[in-house]
Amino acid sequence: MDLVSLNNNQRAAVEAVNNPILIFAGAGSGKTRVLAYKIAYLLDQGIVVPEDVLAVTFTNKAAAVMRERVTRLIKEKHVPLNIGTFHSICARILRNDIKHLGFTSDFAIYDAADQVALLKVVMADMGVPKNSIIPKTARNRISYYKNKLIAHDVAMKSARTIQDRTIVDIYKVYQKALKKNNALDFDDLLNYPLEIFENHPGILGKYRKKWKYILVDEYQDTNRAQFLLVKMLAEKHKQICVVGDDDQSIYGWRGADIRNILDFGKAFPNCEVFTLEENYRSTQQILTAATAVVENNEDRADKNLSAIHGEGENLGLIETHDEMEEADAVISALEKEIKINKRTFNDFAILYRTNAQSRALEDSFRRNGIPYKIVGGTRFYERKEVKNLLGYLRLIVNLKDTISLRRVINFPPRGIGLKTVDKCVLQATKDKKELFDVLNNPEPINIRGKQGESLVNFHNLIKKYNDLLTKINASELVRALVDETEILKYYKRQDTIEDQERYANVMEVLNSVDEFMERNPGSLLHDFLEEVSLLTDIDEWNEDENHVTMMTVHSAKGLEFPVVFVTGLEDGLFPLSGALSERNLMEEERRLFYVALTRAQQMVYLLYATERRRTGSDSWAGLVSRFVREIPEQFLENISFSSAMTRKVVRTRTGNLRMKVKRTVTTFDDFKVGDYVEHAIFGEGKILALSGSGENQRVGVVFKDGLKKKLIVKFAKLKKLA
DNA sequence: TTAGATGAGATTTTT
DNA sequence: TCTCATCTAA
Repeated sequence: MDLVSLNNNQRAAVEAVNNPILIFAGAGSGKTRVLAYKIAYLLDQGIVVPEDVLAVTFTNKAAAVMRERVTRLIKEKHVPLNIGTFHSICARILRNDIKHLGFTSDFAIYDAADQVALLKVVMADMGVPKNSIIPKTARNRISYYKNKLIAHDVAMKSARTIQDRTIVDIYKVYQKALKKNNALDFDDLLNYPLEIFENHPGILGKYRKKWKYILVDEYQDTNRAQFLLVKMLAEKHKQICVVGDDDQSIYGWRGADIRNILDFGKAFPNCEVFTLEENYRSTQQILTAATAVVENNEDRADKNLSAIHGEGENLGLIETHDEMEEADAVISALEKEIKINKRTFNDFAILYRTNAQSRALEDSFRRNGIPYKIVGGTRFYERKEVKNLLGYLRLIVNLKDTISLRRVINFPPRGIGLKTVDKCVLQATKDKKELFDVLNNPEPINIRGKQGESLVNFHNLIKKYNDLLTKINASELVRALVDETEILKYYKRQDTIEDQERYANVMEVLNSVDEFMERNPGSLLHDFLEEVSLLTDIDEWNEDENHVTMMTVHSAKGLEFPVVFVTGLEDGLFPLSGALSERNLMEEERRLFYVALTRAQQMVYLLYATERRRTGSDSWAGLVSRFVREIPEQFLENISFSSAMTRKVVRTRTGNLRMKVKRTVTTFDDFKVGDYVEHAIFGEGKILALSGSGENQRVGVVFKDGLKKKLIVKFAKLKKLA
C-alpha cells in the first residue's frame, strides 16, 4: 500500500490503528482522501475485511465517492463495505430488527410534509384550537426534543407556558399516531435503533460483531443519538476513527452538538488526535480571511491552516441596491471571470443563506440565457404530483399509512371529499378497525351512491396492488398503477404549462423506478421508497454538467469551486437577525460564513444589498454583515457595480416611501434579423429573430458553435458588429 | 357534499 | 411566489 502521496500528518493518521482516532481536518485539508486511504490501509494490512467496515458519511453522494475511491485504491472490483449516512444505515438496522418495537418492517418514512399532515390530524383529534399552534412550529419543537433525546415527561417538566405544555402533549399523541400508521419520522430513524440496542443487548452484540471498524465523517455534525450509536457500537472493540472540523459545525439547530467532537477524548479516553492543517483547496488570502472570522469563536479547537497553493487575489466586496441589482452584479462579475480567466459555467457557485434568495438570481440568469442549476428548494420528491404518486406506492406497501391514504383517496378527484373521509375515520375509531378496512364497507355509516361506490373501488384498487406486490416487479406495478388511476391522463387533458411540467415529473418518477430496479435487481418497492425518502439535495446534483450552481451554504458542505459568490451578506439576513442574540447561535452563524468562504479555490465575491425587498412593503435594513467586517481590510477589495437602473421614490399602499428601481430598457430599434452581434459571454453570433415589445423584447441569436439562445433584450448585452 | 375560485398570509438552514 | 383557508356554485 503506497502512502507516499500523503503528507506527514495524513500518513500518520492513516497508519494509526491501535487506538480510537480523532482527526481534526480543517477545510480543504483532504479529509475524504484520508478516510479513503485509511479504509484501504486497514484492508491492505489485513486488519479487517470489507464486511467488517462501517463508514458513515453525511450524504449518499459522499458515500458513493468514498466507495469509489476505496475501490480504486485497493484495485478490486467489488468491495462489500458498509457505507452510508446515519439515516440509511439506521433504516437498514430497523428493517431487520424493528419488530421488537412493535412496528413491521414495511414501515413508512415520513418527511416534514407528512409530519405536518399527521400533526394536523392529531391536533384536530385532541381539540387543539386551530389558530393556537401552527403545526409547523409543533413539528419543529417536537423534532428538537427528539433530536436531543428528551422524552415527554422530561420535556413536560421544563415546559413553562401553556403552549409549551400543549406541544408536549401533542408530542406524546403524535408519537402514538406514528406507531398506529406504522410510520417513522427522520428522528425516529436514529432514535429507535438506540432504543433497541439499549433493551436488547443481544442485537447490539450482533452489530458489534458485524462492524469491527467504524469510521465517521463530518463528526462535528453528529447529534446526541448519533453519538450514542457510535459509542455503543464501538465501545467494546474501540476500533473507531472520526473525522471532522469544529469550525464547520453548522447543524446545531438540528441537534448537532459540537461538544461531541471537542470532547471525543472523554468518550474514548486513550484516543490519538491528529490535526490536518495543510489546505489543498483555497488561496492563502481566502483562508486567512475565513480564519480571521471564525477565530472570534470561543468554542473552538485551535488550528493554523496554511495554503499550499499560494497567495491569490483579494476577496471582492460588492454593494448593490437590492436583490435584482445583486443578481446583475453577479452576472457582470461572472462575465468578467469568463472573459479574463477563461472560466466555464461549472466553475461558479452562488451560495446564500435561505432558499428563497435564489429567486432573483434565477430570474436574472434565465433572462441572460446563462445555464444554472439550483440545488435544493422544493425538491423533486416533494412536489405535489410526485408525492401523490409516491403516496399511492406507500399506501400499497403499508396499508396502515393513513397520511398517504388521505393524500391519495381523492386524487385524481373521484368524489370523495373531506366529509366522507371524516365519517370513515369516525367509524374506524368506533370499531377499532384500520381506516383502510372501513372503506370496504361504507353502507353502515350512511355513505351511499357515488361516494360509497368510489370508496369500495378505491379500496379494491389498493388491495389489488397490495396483493401484486410480491408477484410482479416494481416497475411493472407502478406503470400499471399509473395507467389504472389515470394520473397521467389527468395532467395531460389540462394543458397549462404547469400541468405539462407535472406530467413530465410523473414520467420522471416512472423512469427513476426503472432505473432503481436496474441498479438493484430483485429489490422490492419499499427499497425504492426508502431510497427516495433518504435522498439529499446534493445527491441529485451533477457536477459534470456545464452550469452555474446555486445552493444554500448548508448544501455546499464538502464541495469546492474555483469561484464562489456569497450573496445576501447584510446583517439581519446572513445571519438571520434572531441568531445575533445568543452566543452559541452567533458562533454557528459565523461558522456558516466560514464554510461559505472556504468552498472557494481561487476567488470569492461577497455581495450585500442596502435595501433587500422581502415581502410587500417590508425590506431588510442593509448594512454589510458584521462577519464581513471581521475580515481585515487588506484582504478585501471594493468592487463598484455600475447599475443599469434608475431609482424612483414612490408611495406604497401602506403609505411608506420606498425606493423603486427601474431598469433602463435597451431597445432594439437599431438591430434587425441577420445582424452580426457580440455577446459578453457567448461571443459572436447572428440574430435569428426578434420579437415582443416594450419590456418584453426577445432576441434569438445563433452563436458561432451553433448554440442557439433566446435572450430577453433589456438585460442582454449585445454589441453590434460591423 | 364536492370542486373550483378567490383572497390573505408567510418565509432558516435539512436528514 | 406559493400555499392555505374560506366562499360559492353546481
